Amino acid sequence: MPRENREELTKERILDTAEVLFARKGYQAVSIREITSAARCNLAAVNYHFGKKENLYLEVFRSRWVPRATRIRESFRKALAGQDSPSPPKVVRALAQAFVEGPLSDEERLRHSQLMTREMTQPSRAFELVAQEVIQPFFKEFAGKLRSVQTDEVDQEQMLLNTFSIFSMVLYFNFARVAVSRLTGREYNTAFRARLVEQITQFSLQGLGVSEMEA
Amino acid sequence: MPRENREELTKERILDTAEVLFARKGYQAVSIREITSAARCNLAAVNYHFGKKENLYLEVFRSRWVPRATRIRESFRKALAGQDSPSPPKVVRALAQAFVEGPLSDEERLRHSQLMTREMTQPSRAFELVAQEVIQPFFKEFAGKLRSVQTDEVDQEQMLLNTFSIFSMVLYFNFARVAVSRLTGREYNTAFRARLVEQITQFSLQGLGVSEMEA
DNA sequence: TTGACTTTCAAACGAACGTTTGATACAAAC
DNA sequence: GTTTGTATCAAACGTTCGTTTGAAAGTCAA
Repeated sequence: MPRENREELTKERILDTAEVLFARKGYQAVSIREITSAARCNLAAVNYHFGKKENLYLEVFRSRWVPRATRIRESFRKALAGQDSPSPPKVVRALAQAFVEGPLSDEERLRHSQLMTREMTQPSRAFELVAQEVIQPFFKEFAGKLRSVQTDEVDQEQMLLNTFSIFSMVLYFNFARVAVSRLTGREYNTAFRARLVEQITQFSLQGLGVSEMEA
Repeated sequence: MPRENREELTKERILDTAEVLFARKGYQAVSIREITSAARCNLAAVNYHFGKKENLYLEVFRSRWVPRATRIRESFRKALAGQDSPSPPKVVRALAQAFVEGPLSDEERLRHSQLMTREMTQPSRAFELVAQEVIQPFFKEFAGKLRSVQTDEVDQEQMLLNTFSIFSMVLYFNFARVAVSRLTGREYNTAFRARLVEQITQFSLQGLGVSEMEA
């Protein structure tokens, strides 16, 4: 096996394992020993490959979280491809689908929103990365697609708050699965996810003051 | 100073300090030494009064979080007092106001939603307490007040999902302050909070399919 | 095969952690 | 004044933490 591959394998395995554990328990609650033992490598491997624990956390966002966010964004774009001015219902549904059904596996989706929620409630050095490279551009793109077919009565701040409102549902229905499942009494399966997409879409469209009939 | 008061003072001081720190940094990131030093008492005081760290965390929810949630709930009730069947706009606005303006100080509000968000993303032994004693009853009360004046077309699950949608905004606009302030470019002051109440109310009402005119 | 370089490894480092202990201070009961 | 029970304290307990170290293993060019 060539040198480059062997090196990468350990490093990549650490990143995969670290992401799962950081998402599940948070930065402080996960020890380097826990990561390296789950990744089946030596304790010193983290400090060898990443220098220190904090750098590993940042690298998880750089090499795992951001690319996944990009995949979600591309899924959103793809759903609207070929339509130069898609109707608001289509834009909103594309967003909800990209996040709640979308290209990610169920585990990935949970991991993704857990890491994001952590950075929002308790921003670390990774927040700058997340905000600049992902949230801000995505918000602008989404708001742009919505605005292009909306009346100009709606000012920019109103548009931004509407976007936040929609995103709050998307995020909430992902990270608060336990509470949602417990209180609705429904399993978090494919059927329920489709139901959630419907809920987010309908609620948001009416919230935006747009009738579904326009679709 | 009588014995009982001296005892209580230390214990209460620990609870107050612990709540602030747990909300800000999370359970694992806060050490007993940090708590006791900020509460100006001996290191052993936590284990003397609460047995172990985990019990202190639970006691923070029992003696601080739950009573505060009750205060919010009472503020919600008070806003609707004397109206045996308040209109949906009034119900929704009362909810948004109770959470975003309401009886809490700004710091308290942040603390409250941070602790809640933590338990939702990563439920601990405190989640049972939060779900059973606060979330579930409040949801039922809120949904009941809304349902009483709504058509019966809306089934129970739909009602629950609508409630989640509204709560997601309430929670999000509290815990994601940093992101919201950063992206809107607005300070999180009284004026902005009033704006947020308006946003949540309007967006939710339309989301519920109710016109503000009914108010 | 040698030598330079990278990666892995067991072992240890000092620091910080949650928890325990036994002495001390102090208020109320007898 | 002595006893009893509670609260506080400094000190130490054994673990676990993130990080460092130096040797061993492995890769590849010359």
